[in-house]
Amino acid sequence: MVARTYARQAASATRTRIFTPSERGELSTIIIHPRNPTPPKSSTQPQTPLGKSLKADQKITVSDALTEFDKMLQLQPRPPMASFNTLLGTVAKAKRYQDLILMINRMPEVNLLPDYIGMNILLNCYCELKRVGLGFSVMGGILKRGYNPNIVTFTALIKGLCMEDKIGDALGLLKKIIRMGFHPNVKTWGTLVNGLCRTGNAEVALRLHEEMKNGNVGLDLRFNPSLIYYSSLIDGLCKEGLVEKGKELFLEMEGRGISADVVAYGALIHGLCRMGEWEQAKELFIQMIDRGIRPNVVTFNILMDSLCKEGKTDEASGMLELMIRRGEKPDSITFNTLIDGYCLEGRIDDAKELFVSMAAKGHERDVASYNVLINGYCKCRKLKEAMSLFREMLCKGYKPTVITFNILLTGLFQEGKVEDVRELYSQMKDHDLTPDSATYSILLDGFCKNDCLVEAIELFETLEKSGYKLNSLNCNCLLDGLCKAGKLDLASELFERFPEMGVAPTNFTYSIMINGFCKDRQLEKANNMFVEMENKGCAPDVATFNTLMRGFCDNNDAPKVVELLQKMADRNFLPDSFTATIVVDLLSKDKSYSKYLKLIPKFPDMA
DNA sequence: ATAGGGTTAG
Repeated sequence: MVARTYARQAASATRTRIFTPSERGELSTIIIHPRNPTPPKSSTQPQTPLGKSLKADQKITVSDALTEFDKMLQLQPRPPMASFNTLLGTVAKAKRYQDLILMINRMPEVNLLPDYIGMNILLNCYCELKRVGLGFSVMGGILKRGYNPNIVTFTALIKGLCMEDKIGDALGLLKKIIRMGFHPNVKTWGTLVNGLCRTGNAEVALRLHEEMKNGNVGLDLRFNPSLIYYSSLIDGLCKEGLVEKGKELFLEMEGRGISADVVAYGALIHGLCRMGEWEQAKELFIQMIDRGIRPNVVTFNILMDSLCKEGKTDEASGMLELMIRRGEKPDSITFNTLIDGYCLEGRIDDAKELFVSMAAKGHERDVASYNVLINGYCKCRKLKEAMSLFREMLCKGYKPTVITFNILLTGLFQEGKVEDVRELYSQMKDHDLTPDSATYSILLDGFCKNDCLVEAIELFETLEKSGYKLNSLNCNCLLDGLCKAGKLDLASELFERFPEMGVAPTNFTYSIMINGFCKDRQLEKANNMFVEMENKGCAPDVATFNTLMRGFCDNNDAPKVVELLQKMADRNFLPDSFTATIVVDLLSKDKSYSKYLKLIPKFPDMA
């Protein structure tokens, strides 16, 4: 009740603005309201569950669970299996999957086998670790032991398949189990929707949602979406730029009587911020407070990150003070976001200062703090500082990640230090790190751009032979390198092999080829590529148009440029600054070209 | 007793 009153005051007085520094003072007096008093934590530890069945609502820490599990394994008579399962569940919820596997492996040593619940926990653990194959073997074990997989088992497997980008398999499995008579529940649908959204298939998720709403899935189930289900979908839609759809879903959800929480608001606010819709984001933020929903550290992190991306790091920094005054504890993400903001503004000294002071203020740094600052040094071409920071993190016992290496490799390539790249790359295995697809893209791109085309080709071939599944970005890097080196024959050869490599050419792939052919004065082939991509259902975007028009412009084919401009206008494409440059070039080439001026189409929203 | 959601670094 008290919170609501404060919230209403906050909302009515904050109607103005939230995000600029001048308004910060005003805001701080408005939004800061006392935390709801929380009763001091009871100092009594939870009763140990020895011998007794654990209560579900009993909160125990992971380390307690681990020691308790050890004790229980030795106990005679044996505690009920449900107690073991609770401890396994605690460790699984904390995402301590390696510990979980160790726990389960120790059970047979005392002649105890996990029951089907324990096996479901293990199966889910493998799925979380992106080892869906092992997940399926656990299901084999479930069957072998005479248990039956249930909808929980299948939901975990669907998640596992989605995590490995096997959306088709996930949908296939779902269809299969429905045919077998299993009933997907709201968690199954939520998992699928989330999996679809995470793999860039939010539109598929939305279509699925519409069909479910209309009862077209051929199930006799009542479609009963939850807050979490809607949050996943809203977030997924927003992440793909479909913020309008996100807003619709938000309203639809509330229309069903499901009230948004801090998470649902966060997802939508983030989406609006990303689109630069600050007014609407602000409105939602106020609405949220108005309804008594307290913004948490994540909400603040979203707002601060958005401010940083807009180049308003000082304002983001003001938000940090605001959240501290509100009693909301910033976390390492808060600080890393700010440090990155300073780096983005080129204020590397401010970044370093915050990096130093966060530790002094008792906020622990993590690997990401180092990654952000190392990246900042690389971006302002201070490789020496970046490398010394890297050495510092190693000395202090921080374990570098693949991202650390990717940042440094990018920085080294940018400075043309190919020898250092080779050295650093070879160090990755010493740190037990496996290069990821981004690493390979960096290497392929870097070798190409540093006159080591042969090395790029060799790496590509090694990867192919090793069974590593190259993605379209990897292929595009080499493709671009081949084109830029004038090896159009080799590029074409690689392009033709995309299908057999199981790689779908993207818009970017076609642009690379079009650009390559244009620069090689093979305008007809460039144009054929353009036609081919349209036929293949890969819609050209403004960048593709620009690439082809630049080619025709450089080859003094004004009519063709005008034709393409017309095509753009017909499709309601907005020209960008590159388009403008092409038009200017076209008109300035020759007096006679000015006759094309009147032929240049009117674009929507253009003066 | 088991399964699903939103934030940061390339």
